[in-house]
Amino acid sequence: MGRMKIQNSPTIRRMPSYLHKLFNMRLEGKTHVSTTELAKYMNIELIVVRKDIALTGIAGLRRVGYNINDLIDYIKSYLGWTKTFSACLIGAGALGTAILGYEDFVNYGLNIGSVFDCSDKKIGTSIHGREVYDIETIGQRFKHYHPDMAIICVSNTAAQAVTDKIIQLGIHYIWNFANVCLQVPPKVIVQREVLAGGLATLTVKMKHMDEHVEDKPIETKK
Amino acid sequence: MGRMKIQNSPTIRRMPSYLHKLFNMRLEGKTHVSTTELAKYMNIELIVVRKDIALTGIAGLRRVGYNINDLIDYIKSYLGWTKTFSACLIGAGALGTAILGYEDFVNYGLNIGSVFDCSDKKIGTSIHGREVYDIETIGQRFKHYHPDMAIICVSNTAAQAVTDKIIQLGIHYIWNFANVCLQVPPKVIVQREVLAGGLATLTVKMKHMDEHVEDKPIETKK
DNA sequence: TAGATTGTTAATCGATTAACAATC
DNA sequence: TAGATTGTTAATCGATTAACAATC
Repeated sequence: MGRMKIQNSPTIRRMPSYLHKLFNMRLEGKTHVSTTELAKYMNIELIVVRKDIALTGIAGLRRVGYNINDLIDYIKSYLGWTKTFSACLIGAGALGTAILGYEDFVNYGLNIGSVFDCSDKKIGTSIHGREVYDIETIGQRFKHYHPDMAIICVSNTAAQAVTDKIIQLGIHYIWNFANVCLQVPPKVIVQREVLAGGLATLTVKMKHMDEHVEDKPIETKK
Repeated sequence: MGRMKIQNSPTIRRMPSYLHKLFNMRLEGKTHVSTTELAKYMNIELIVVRKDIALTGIAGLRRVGYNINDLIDYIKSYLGWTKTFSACLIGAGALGTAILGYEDFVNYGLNIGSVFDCSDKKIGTSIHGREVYDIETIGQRFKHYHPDMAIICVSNTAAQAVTDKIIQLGIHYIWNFANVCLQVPPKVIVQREVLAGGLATLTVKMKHMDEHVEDKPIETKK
């Protein structure tokens, strides 16, 4: 039967960071990379990188490492980034603007083709080279250009209504930056970003540091 | 010895979402909540919520649920959110502005007390009620107000230099939104947010959906 | 050669899931 | 009572970690 778990795999979340480093190394003219280098860059254990890379199915060269171009292709393939994805961004506030300015998306094959907002101040203006459309016209525009996914950057209060609307228009994949749990039908997949999750991770570490202040320094890697 | 792992615990990352819901319920005048309600809101399995809540150490009332005020306190305590944290935000671009506008931080005890930027266009302006200071003055200002952590929202190219600077000024905790792996001494703890990690999670799900299109619909929860 | 690196297998650990008891 | 809910224990699963073999 069709397994549908893939919850929040840390491996998957690390892949784009490897990719980012590999792009930079390629720009520097390098042709090969070792897991040692990647681990050093990422500040994580060598074996973690080894396992991640192995999952992509690539074969390396002992004593040399992996061919950078090949590794990029294998990671992209693992993530499903072999084709491009089209997206519409809804909500052209500060967060939406930040996402539009995120440079790596081009390398990852994410193409944000349209931007929508409900504010008269925003509609008609241009952000990072993209015109902001009236959200009221979204139905019309989707007839000519139907994106693979929607990126939601509207206020918490507006998020559910916008979501209902775009699902009606046939959107199946949603990347949600609003701080609410969207209620959607089973066929729709939502990836929610919770800003405060990172804060929680950080403060828990702070708490543990405080509590173990009398212990030995810190357990770092060997 | 002082365990220092706590990598990326999904439990910890879910806690702020529970908290967010609990605050809303309290505003609605509710006094108790069941894990059933929380699971429904979060769109996750009941047992996951039960385990998470149990980890906080709170005792519930069978057939009734948990006292909302108590649960808020237990979760806050679990996350180390019993005291407030002071932070400085570095980089007043779109992303920095978005973070300054994130309303829940007040509830979480995060107080962003100062904002720094290097651009003449930004310095002296006010964002969400906070004046933007010249990054060059950060050393001076830290003498009067030394934050617990720094939130880095500068460009990828500027991030490492800014990091070196603030570590020199005594910052030990960094919340990094720039798309680089910061190199820091062992004592410094960095929480990195990788935007593309969420995208990867979403696209992998898309890929699996495509591959299993001929299978039964989707495996949703029972 | 010696050493750096990949490849492979097994052990450990923690999160998720399942099953059922307790009880108001 | 019956049913909703918490509480508890065990099973499963997957990620991390460890150990060592292979080899250029």
